[in-house]
Amino acid sequence: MNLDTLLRSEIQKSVLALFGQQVENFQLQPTNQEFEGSHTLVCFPLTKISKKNPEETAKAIGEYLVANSGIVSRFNVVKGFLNLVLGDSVWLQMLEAIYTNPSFGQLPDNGEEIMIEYSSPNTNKPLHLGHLRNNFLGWSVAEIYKANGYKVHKVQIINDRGIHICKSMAAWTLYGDGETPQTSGMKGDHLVGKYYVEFDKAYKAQVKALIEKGASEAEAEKQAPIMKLASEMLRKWEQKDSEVLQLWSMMNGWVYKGFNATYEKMGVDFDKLYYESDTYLLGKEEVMKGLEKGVFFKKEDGSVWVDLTGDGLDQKVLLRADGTSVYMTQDIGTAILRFRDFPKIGGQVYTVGNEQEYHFKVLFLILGKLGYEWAKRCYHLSYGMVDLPTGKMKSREGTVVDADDLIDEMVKEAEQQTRELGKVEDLTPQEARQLFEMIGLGALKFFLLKVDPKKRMLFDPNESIQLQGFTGPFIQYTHARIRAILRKAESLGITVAKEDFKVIKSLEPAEREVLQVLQTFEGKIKEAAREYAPSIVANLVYELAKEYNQFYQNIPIFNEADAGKLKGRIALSKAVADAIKKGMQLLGIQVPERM
RNA sequence: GGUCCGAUAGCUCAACUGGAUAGAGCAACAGCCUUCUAAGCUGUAGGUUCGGGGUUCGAGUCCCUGUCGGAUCACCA
Repeated sequence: MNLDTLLRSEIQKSVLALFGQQVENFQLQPTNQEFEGSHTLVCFPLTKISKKNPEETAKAIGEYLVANSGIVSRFNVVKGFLNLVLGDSVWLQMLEAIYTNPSFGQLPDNGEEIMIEYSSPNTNKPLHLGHLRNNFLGWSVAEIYKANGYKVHKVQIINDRGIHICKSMAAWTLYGDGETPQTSGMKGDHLVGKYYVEFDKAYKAQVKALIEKGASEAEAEKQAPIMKLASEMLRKWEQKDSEVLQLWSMMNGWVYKGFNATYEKMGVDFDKLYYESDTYLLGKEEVMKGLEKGVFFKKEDGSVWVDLTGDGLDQKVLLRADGTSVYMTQDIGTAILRFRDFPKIGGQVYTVGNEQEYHFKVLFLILGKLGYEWAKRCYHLSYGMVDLPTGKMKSREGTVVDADDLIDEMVKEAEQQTRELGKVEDLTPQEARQLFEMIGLGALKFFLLKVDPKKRMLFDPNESIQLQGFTGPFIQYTHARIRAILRKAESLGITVAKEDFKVIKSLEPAEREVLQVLQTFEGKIKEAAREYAPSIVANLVYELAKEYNQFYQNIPIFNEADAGKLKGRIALSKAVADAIKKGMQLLGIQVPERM
């Protein structure tokens, strides 16, 4: 039973009985704090049907609902707003329904499948703050879809080939002196990243030197020896030169090991990995097929293009004149391969930054032109960049925030603050360690997920490690407090069964307010999937925790003499703790038993 | 230059898709630990929702226009 749907149908009945017309779309919203009631019907649009002014319309519906619905106990009218007060028995029934439903927050299996891609790093440098937003977002959206009853495939595409990795390879060959993760003690991804930076340094110096000798800029950029070496390696790679391939797979191997360690720390996982080195050839094939079908065309120099001017876009290259593939070619291949691998998926979601909006618009158009009807069920989950207080992150300028460093700092900060508060006395060292990680990572994830994904956001390190207010740790703390209550109830032998709800006579306003938020939980989970927005879940969980804390602070649970009321409060607490746990799980955040 | 996105309290973000006197957190100030965890709670202060027009019972939200940010328009990925 869903309260909103029930109330809506009662309102529909009333309008039909009073004014003789069926209404479908009318606005039912939460009542403002300052007025009595929980639900408010906006009556202005109904005046056309009622032929009365808004106040009279509201009053008539209110009276009818009190007399006939059985769920509305009182009402008041302010201007055209009809504020409804539901009977306590309605709220209690709802609490009972939630409390006795072990899978509250998990909607039934709907038989649909969906694929969600996220992360998709290049293999030439370690993960950074931008990847964190990407991974947390994609992973969370996947969990939200699972909660909506979908079967979900979490995937990533690994950018393991191309000039970028050849740059690291070139620099390592020249300056590496055989350095490995083992000999250097560096994480593999960081080691490879180091040589990417080395490449850039050497390249810039060489270009500068050439220009000083009188070369033009364009010429110098092509002639720089280290760039020539990288290009040579790319060419050899495509020709499957065994020496280059060996170096390539060794260095990529280092990177994967490093990435995996980071993913593990992040609590992010994948069901299947795709590698561009496996998909770009399929992409080429598909482009050639498209060329035969006349979907694409060839220019004089041999390059292959698609003309999207009819769709308001430009012409776009799909194969270079030398026959090698570009980014778009690979993505075409990958998309097709995925639908072959998983024929039952209804669609695919790409979690990729908004600087690639144009790219995905083009990709989906091309797939449509190639005749794949699923093209229109591909969705680019486009999220905004993460800025720093100092401005944009620029890898070339060394202003990137490294993912490993950031996570370590967050955990360290969590540890420090937790120790200062003296919360670790009864914990074993392992338990304490787990708690610090839970809090540090929880703070970070919540900070990145609470903002609407579409929006560009500011990452202020000082604010992200805050543990008070609208933060992950605040919610984790609320959960821990409730668990303490439930442990106490257990030790006192207090249990709540289905029959107990009949004994509860009334509710305090603070309890109703908690229930009012709790009641919207599943609706928000649906909305979060529809909007691809974990922020909706984050906001809801925060509001729930806040509302519960008000209740907690004002009503000492175990002082209650009335056994029914006491049990009601235990049940409410349990329901809130479970919802918090479930909601946070959708964000990838664990909640502690004590903190 | 074309296209797209954004601008809300000092700062970071909300606002149920057109509804009531625009809400939270942080920062500031004032209170609350003898009862379940003060990482909490209560209160005060803080707003011309970038400017200007328009649409209607009603606009932060929709339309037009201007200003300021950002992204994109590569035989890069």
